[in-house]
Amino acid sequence: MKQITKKVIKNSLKRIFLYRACLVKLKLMGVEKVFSYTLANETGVTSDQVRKDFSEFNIKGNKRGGYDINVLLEKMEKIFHRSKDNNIVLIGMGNMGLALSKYSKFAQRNMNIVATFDIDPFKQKLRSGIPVYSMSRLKEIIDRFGVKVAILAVPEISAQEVADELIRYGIMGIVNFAPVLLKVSPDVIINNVNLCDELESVIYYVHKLMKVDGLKNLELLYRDMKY
Amino acid sequence: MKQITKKVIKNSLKRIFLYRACLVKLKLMGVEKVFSYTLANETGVTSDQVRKDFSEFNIKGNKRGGYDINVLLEKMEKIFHRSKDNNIVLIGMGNMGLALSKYSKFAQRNMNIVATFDIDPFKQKLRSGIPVYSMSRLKEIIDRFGVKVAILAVPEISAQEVADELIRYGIMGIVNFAPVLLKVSPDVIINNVNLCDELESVIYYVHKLMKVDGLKNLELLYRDMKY
DNA sequence: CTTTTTTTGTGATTTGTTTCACATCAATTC
DNA sequence: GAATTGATGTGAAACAAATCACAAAAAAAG
Repeated sequence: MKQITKKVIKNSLKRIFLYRACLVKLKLMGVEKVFSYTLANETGVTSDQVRKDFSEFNIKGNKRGGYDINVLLEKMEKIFHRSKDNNIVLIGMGNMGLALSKYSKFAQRNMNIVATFDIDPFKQKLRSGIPVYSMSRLKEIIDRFGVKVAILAVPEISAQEVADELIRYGIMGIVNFAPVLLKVSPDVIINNVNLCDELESVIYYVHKLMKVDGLKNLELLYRDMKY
Repeated sequence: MKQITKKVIKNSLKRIFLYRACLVKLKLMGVEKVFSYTLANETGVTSDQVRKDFSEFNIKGNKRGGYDINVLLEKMEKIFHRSKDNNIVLIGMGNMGLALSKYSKFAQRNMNIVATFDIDPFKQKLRSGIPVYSMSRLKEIIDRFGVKVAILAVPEISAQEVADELIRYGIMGIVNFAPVLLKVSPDVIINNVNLCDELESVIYYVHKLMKVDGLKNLELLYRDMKY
């Protein structure tokens, strides 16, 4: 329990999400097959990159024929274990927690928040479709629903403590919205979402852009950024 | 306007955020100076990495003496243009928008949401401290407050349209919470925050962890991930 | 049925990032 | 004040990721 909490998403996995978003859109538009360069144009990566990423995840297309969108999406379902539902718990029903509990996109992707938790008994009365429990029932619910992944939206002061508790009860992955570096054993997956950092980095690059005289060094600036 | 919307945060910049978070914590604890390995231990990177990152941003320490926390934090303030306040607008007062408008950490870091906007006149009555305007007043407010950065929390169906409008009125950077790939000219900074993807990637790695027999290939798995 | 075209899939190459290793400097010890 | 110690800072080496370039396959054309 001595170390770190870094490591998040591999770039290629991030891009797979990107491709999938495109594929879903294209499918809705009635398209049935894509070529690597279709996805490339749509997502702003190169077509080589698309194929390399696919090859990494063992996704095969048809020589000359491109990729069948349905087959691709199915493959990706498999990659993301979409077959079975994933039960999630959400801890902390402050502003952010409440918004997350109402976020319908999770359920659309078979990620179900089965219960939310808060220490504040007032919050426990809040209605959002999903039950709000007291922290004392955490273990019971985690066991009952076989929950492995949690969303942590508690104040930073209690984040570490709650994380420890979650992990003790069998949680293996946490999306952490508290701006703290959780210290956990390396066999627990932590994905930090730091809203301030996200906003701040945009400000950083905007300021940088404004300083670049007449867009001349724009290319140079862009080389500084990553997907 | 033909292109993409990728590129976000450089890894070294992300780590600078990390270091800063640590420094703030250490300062609160009364610590006055740090060594590269202090930060390294605390953040889970190597001390070489810390020094390389600092060197990239032209941050110098004292041979043998380490780094003075106050000086470091000041340097970082400069990097992030913390001297002046940054005015932000927030578009879309749904669940997520509302939560973001109440998120006090932005203001603590001198990022002020000066106004929020929504098409729904009912939302415009919602009180959250920050005024909620109709979209028709967007240009006026952006001009008045010299806003350069926006948070986009509208439904995905209208995200592109609103983004275009924002950019037309002079917005240069957007934190986009809608799960769409915005198509913008390359001199606009877009930082996508996709909540589903964040959750889903954790599920992905947790499943992967569970398949790894007896933690034997854990090291292998970890090599797959990134800071 | 042969040739051409088009697109995939993947080694080879290039580019970028992290780690290593050590020269350099400043504080401390003797 | 010389010698030792403990840190930084940075080129060099190792590693990782992205791009290039082309062989292979399949469809289409002749």
